[in-house]
Amino acid sequence: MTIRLYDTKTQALQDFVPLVDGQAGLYVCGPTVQSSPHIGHLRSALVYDLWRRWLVYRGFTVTLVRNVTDIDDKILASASQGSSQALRDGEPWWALAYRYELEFTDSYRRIGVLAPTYEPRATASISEMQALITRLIDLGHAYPATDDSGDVYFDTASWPTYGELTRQKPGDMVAATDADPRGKRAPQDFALWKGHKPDEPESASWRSPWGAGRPGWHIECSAMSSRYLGPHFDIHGGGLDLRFPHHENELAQSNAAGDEFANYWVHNGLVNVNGQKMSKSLGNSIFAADFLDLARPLVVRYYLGAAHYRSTIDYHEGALVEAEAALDRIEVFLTRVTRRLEDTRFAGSGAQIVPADFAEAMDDDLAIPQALGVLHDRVRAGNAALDGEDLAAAATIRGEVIAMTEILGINPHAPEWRTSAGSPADRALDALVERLIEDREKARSDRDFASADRIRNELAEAGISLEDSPTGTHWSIEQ
RNA sequence: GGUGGCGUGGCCGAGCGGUCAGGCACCGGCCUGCAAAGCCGUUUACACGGGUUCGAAUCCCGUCGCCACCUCCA
Repeated sequence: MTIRLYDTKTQALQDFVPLVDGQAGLYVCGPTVQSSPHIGHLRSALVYDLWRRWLVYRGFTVTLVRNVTDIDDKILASASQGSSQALRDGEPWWALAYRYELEFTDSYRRIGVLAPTYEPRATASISEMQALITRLIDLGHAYPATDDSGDVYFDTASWPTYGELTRQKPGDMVAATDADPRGKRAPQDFALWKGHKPDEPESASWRSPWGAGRPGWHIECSAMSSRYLGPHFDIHGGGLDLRFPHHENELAQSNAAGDEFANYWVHNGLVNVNGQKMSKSLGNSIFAADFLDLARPLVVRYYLGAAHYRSTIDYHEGALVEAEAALDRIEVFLTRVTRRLEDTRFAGSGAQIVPADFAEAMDDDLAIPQALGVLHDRVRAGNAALDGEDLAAAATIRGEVIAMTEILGINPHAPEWRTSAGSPADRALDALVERLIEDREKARSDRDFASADRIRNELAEAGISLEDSPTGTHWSIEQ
């Protein structure tokens, strides 16, 4: 049982060999909290949540660090522009960043992404960033800007392997058309430290050996990952769009400073909408809050987690309906089997062990599409066992299905997905519907099918569907 | 110009040389008073053109189309 993962740097599947037996350290680039989370952010967080759950299942003690970039050009820009809402005019950058951070946290929680081991904010590691920059200057890999900006740049020419992560040669790269050469020696040199500008708030400025200023984006992750996971750690993750320049630059600066850095680089695929990347200019971004209005959070989790983590998800209308239908199959089976096994010697949870082929798929670079194939096969077998009254088999399969859904975080009966069940309104509804079901049963036994069907139709119009089964008639609200 | 990825049946989505993916949808059967749910079965595939091989969705070459990144990005 070896877990394999696709390492972006070597462009190959690799056996996961941890630095320390039984432990796995993951650093994942979290969002820049400059606007509300969209479904791409949800997917990214979900992918590493799934990796983590599988590593834990395989016995690893996982340290998952996902940062929050809470100081950045964009955040300052958003804050300085103010907002059309009077209440928020003059909102400081740090309040804006925190407001969005809370939205991210809430969205993650709603789709069942477990809190990381730690979630460091960039602004809390400024001194570590400065220490790293100082090392780079001392080693001749960074230099203060040649103008009086107070910037400090990484000297890409001093680092021969620069570009290795994305296999690009600096000479082949197209220089940004709007690039401001500022005090750089070469266009591809990137800012480690950005000198304070007069129009920026004092609160976004820290003292440094190179003058007041703030950190560049890339240095943040190099500093935070080594602070919490050490200079050499197992896995570095993030969105595919972060490979260049962000991860390339992290790798270069950390290696140049003498840190071994990540052993494996993992990148998740992006979420497109109708074949196009979400972008502000196209106005096609789907925000997490809106998406979660379209379907239950559990369905959103199933949908975003069902595709292989490295593939692009192309969202189109109707996709959530299909996900809901697939998930319902699992949910209906679990409800059905639990009900049937009640008051038998097979009641209770039983052994929760995942089938070997499920584990094999998960070990193989987290092949969730195949793992879901196994899950659905088991559901069918479980339903067949129930049809044949083979309760022993049904109980075994129930344990397997619960084990698989727990690992994927999609067990419909898990406490995190529970809604308002048990409220006074629910009890009242239950009493009324049960009363109507009794009336219908009476009509059916009298062979008064017109009355029976009228009751069923009335309930259907109210959004309540009925299922007749050997264990009686059960009702559920159409989701 | 450079780097990387993709093109599978009505839709989504696995597959990495040989026997089944799976889900959704559709159709037929069983079950049911009729349904629903469930089970069983059927039907549609590998962008195109060559090549390698006993055998190719899978490997090689070429063509076409699509996408991402190349200093804002999950």
